[in-house]
Amino acid sequence: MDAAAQQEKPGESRFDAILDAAEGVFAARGYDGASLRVIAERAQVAQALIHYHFKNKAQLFEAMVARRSAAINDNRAARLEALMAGEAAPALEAIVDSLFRPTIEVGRGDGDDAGAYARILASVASSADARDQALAERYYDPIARAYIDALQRVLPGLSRADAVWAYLFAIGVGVTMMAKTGRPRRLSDGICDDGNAEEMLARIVPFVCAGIRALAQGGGAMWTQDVILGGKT
Amino acid sequence: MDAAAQQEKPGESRFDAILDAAEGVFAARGYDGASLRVIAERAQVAQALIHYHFKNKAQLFEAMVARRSAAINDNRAARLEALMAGEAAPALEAIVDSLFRPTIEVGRGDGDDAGAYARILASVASSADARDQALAERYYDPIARAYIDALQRVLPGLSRADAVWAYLFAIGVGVTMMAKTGRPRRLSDGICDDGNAEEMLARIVPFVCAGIRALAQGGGAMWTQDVILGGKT
DNA sequence: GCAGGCTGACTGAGCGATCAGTCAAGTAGA
DNA sequence: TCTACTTGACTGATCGCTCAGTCAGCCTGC
Repeated sequence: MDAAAQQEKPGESRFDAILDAAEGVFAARGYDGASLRVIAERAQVAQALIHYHFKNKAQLFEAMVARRSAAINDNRAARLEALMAGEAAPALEAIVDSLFRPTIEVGRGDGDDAGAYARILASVASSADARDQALAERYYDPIARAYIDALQRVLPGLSRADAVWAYLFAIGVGVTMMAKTGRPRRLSDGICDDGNAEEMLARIVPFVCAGIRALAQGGGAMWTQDVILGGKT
Repeated sequence: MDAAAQQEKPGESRFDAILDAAEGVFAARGYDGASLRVIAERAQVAQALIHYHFKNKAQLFEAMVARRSAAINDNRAARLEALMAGEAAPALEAIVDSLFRPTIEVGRGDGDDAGAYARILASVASSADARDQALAERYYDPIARAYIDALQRVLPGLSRADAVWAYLFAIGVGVTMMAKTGRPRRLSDGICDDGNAEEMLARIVPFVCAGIRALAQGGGAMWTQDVILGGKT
C-alpha cells in the first residue's frame, strides 16, 4: 500500500474525496469494472457514506462528470467569450487552443492520475449507451454549439454541417490524445511522449486548424468520388 | 436439433456465433459490464460452452479483437502495399482513405450493430489498462508502423515524431467517429448523420490530410509559443 | 446553564442478486 | 468405441445497496 497515494488531501471534504477517488477508479476500471468498495477504500470512507451522499452508482458517476465538466467548460466559455468579444475575428488557432487547453490545465491533473478524467471522457464520447449520451448532451453539447458557432464566424465559408463535423473531428483528436495511454512512446521508440501535454498541443492545434480550413475550402468531397469513380490504385 | 432452433445466421458455427454475440455485448456494456450469461443467451448456447472454446473472459475478448483486427488490418495492408508498390509516390489522400475504409467495409457492419466493434476499439485505444494496451500493441502497432513509414515516404518533410503524431491524430478522429453515437445528428439538428459512413469519410479524409500536411510544413510549434509569449487575444 | 429533542454525517453488518468459472454427464458423428 | 462438442447444475466470490444505529453539534424552552 502506498501511504502517500491514500493520504487525504488536507482541507478536502469527504464528499470531494469520494469524487476524487471515483474519478481514479472509474478511469482505471470503467463504469462497471469500478466497485463502490474500492472507491470507498481509496477515499478512506465507509462504503455506506457513498450512498449517503449519492443516491446510487449512476448518480455518483454523473456527479463526478458534472464537477469536472463544469470546471473545464466554464474555463472554455470564458476564453471563448474573451476571444469573440473584440471587433475583429480572432485567429482560428486561438479558438482551437481555447478548446483544448482547459482540458490540460483543469481536467488532466498531474502524476499517476494524469489523464484519468480524459479517459472517462473518451469512453463517454464513444459510447452509444443512453446514459453516456445523456451525459454528453447535458454537460458538453451547450459548449459544443458555442464552438460550432465560433467556427462559422471565423470561417464564413464553413457550412453548418462542415462546422459540426469539424468540431467533432477536433474533439475526436483531443479526447483520444489526452487519455495518456503511453502508445505514442511505444510507437515512436521513445521520441513522442503523451505525458508532455504542451508538446502534443503544439501539434494538435495546427493539425486541427489545417483540417478545419480544408473543410471550409470544400476541397473534400471531390477526392473520395475520384477514388470511387476512377477505381482505386 | 430441429431446424427452427438454428442460429439466425445459417451455416455459422457456434464458435463464431459466440464471437458475434460477444462483439455486440462487449460494445454495448463494456468489458466488465458484459456478462458471459448474456453473451451465451444472445449466441443461443449454454454458458459453459463459452468456457469450452475460450479459457476465460479475457481470452474471449482477445479472440474477438483478433478476429476483427485481422480482417481489417489484412485489408489495410493489401491496399497499402498496392499503393506503395508503384514507382511514383501515391497521393496522401489514397493512403488515408486506405486507413479508414476497411474499418467501414469490414469492421463496421450494418443495422443496429453498426459501429459495435468501433466502439470496442475506441475504448481499447483510449485505455491505459495493461490488458488493453497489450491488445493494441499486438494487433494494431504493426500496421500502425507501416502507415507511419508510408506517411514519411509520401511527405519527405515529415519528421519521424510528426509522422507518429499525425498517425495517432488520424486514428483519434477515425476511432471516435466510427463509433456511431448519434451525437452528430443531435448537435446539427439532423443535418449530420454518423450512420452515413461515406458522407463522413468524404470529410475525414481531407480533414486529416490537411492536418498531416500542416505538420509536414512544420508551421505548428510557432503558434502556441506566440500565444504564451505574447498573451492571448 | 442545561436538559432534551433534532439533524446531518457517518458506520459495520449483511441482504439478495449476479458474477466468472467448474464439473460430471450426455450426445452425435466418425 | 472414441473424440469433439454441448449441457444443466453448481460453487465461492463479489456486486450494489439497505438498514439499524452511533456520534457530534445545534437549536429550543425553561
